[in-house]
This record gives sequence, structure tokens and C-alpha cells, in this order.
Amino acid sequence: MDVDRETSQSDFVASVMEIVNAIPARRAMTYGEVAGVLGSGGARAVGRIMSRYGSQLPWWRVVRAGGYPPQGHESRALEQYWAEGTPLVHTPSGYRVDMKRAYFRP
DNA sequence: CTTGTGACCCTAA
DNA sequence: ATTAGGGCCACAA
Repeated sequence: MDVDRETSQSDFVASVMEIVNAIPARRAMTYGEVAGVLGSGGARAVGRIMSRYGSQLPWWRVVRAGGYPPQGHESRALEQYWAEGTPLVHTPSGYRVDMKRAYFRP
């Protein structure tokens, strides 16, 4: 077989998609936590996958550390949070997901 | 190989 | 709450 074509990398991508797709509504998980569950790559690697494959995933359920939504996509995420009823907390500079209630641990 | 960029994280002040 | 600095991983030029 010619090289492993897509093994370690594609496996990582598939795992991320599985986890994100498994996050229930009104819940949220951080990039670092997803990476931690996989035990490989890093938060940035997860973020990169989201930018590439997140189009077909509930990407709004994946937030930054502290519950802050993805940078540059805050408006889009807010619409989804509002539609699903995700617990939010308003901050002086915007809003954030209430990790106190929305935090999801697989 | 060096540099720059990105849907990131942590600690300190 | 906010900014600054360092660390991390993956990729294009």
C-alpha cells in the first residue's frame, strides 16, 4: 500500500467530527477539551479542522477556553445559542456560554 | 530550513 | 475585565 495516505491525520479529523457531532444541544465543549480527549494534536489543530470541516458540524457547540465563542464567528454562534436555548452570560464586551451549566464532559 | 498565519491556551500584571 | 508574552500544532510560501 502506498504510504498511509490518510491515517493519523484523517483519524484525528474523524475523531474530532465524531465528538463535535456528539455534543448535545444546550451544551458546549472547549477546543482544548476536545483535543485533550483525543490526547493528540492540540487546541489549534481542532480549530483548524473546524474551519475546514466545521461547515457540516454543530461548530457553535465548540467554544474557546472560558466559554468564549469562536473568534470571527460570534454573531453566527449567537443565533444558534438563541435558537437552541444555550445558557449564556452577557459580558461588557459581548457574551459567553455559561460553562457552569453548558459544559459537556464526554 | 525560516517565516507568517490561524474558528487556540495559560500565566502574569 | 483587559493586554502582553510565550507555547503549542499544522500548513503554505
